[in-house]
Amino acid sequence: MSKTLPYEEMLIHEGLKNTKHRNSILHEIEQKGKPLTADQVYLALVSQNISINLSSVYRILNTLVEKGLIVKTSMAGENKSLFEFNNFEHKHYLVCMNCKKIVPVEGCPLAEYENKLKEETGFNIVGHNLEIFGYCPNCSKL
Amino acid sequence: MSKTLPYEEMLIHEGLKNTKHRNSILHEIEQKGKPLTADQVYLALVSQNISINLSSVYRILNTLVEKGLIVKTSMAGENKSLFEFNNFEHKHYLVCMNCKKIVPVEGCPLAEYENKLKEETGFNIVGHNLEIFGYCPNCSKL
DNA sequence: TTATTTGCAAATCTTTTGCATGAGG
DNA sequence: CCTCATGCAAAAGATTTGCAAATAA
Repeated sequence: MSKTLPYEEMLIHEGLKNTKHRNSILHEIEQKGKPLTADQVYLALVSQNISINLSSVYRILNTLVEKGLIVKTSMAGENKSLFEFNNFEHKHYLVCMNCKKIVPVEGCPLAEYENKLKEETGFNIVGHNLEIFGYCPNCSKL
Repeated sequence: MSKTLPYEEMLIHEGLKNTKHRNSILHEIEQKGKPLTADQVYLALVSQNISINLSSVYRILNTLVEKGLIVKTSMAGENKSLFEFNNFEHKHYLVCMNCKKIVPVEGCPLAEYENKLKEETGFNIVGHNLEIFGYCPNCSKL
């Protein structure tokens, strides 16, 4: 396989080999546009008739996190990791406590707050995670 | 054991029996004042010569979460749960990316933002998790 | 006494790792 | 070719569960 795959540039730039599996995983994660578990990625590939092993999914996800191409997060109270495409946009998510739906929201209210904290605490603040939860319109009706 | 233990009221109010272990765990979590893993709670009790089983710690923590006496959270990219006392204060944490120190900060900049989101999305917003990370004064020096 | 709680061991779930094979540059 | 990537099976870490024994009310 030495055709130009869609993520070839990104991978080579990070010193990684341009493999079909890495391309599939990057594509899956970018295209879904929200955080996915390793298992969800794995099942998505399998359902596209891509033959891959779950441990390879984990290995690839970890490699891509190390290289900064994707970002690892997790959800309150859940004990599994989530992975999302790193498009360098600053995004947050609304999470439905009932159906677990995840909805991205634009914008972030925290810029000045972080400056304030930096002064107050001496921390060199690099970033934050914000997850807002409640009930989506559908589940609110119950 | 039928003496008045410090958390007797809370427990009985929730329909739970007032056991020594539940008291010890509530005390440990309240007194530490920040999120702890199940294992940290377990080890803290053991080091106080309290004989308890790790699975009991998990069971008790889950029970207390169900009753709302403590709150279950987790930290970005980590795959273990954290538990903190529910004092109904609204608090957030600064987390050092190097030494993993957790520092509570007072105040929250998100009240009006949530109202705005409620209108924009139709979500019935119940709460949020905010975790701010960076490098603490000590680790910044490196 | 009776229902609830706990200890213990085993099961489950998520994630990681060792090693041999296979594919990319 | 030579290195890096992947499959497979087994290991490791976190959490849950079944069941019998202990304890609170």
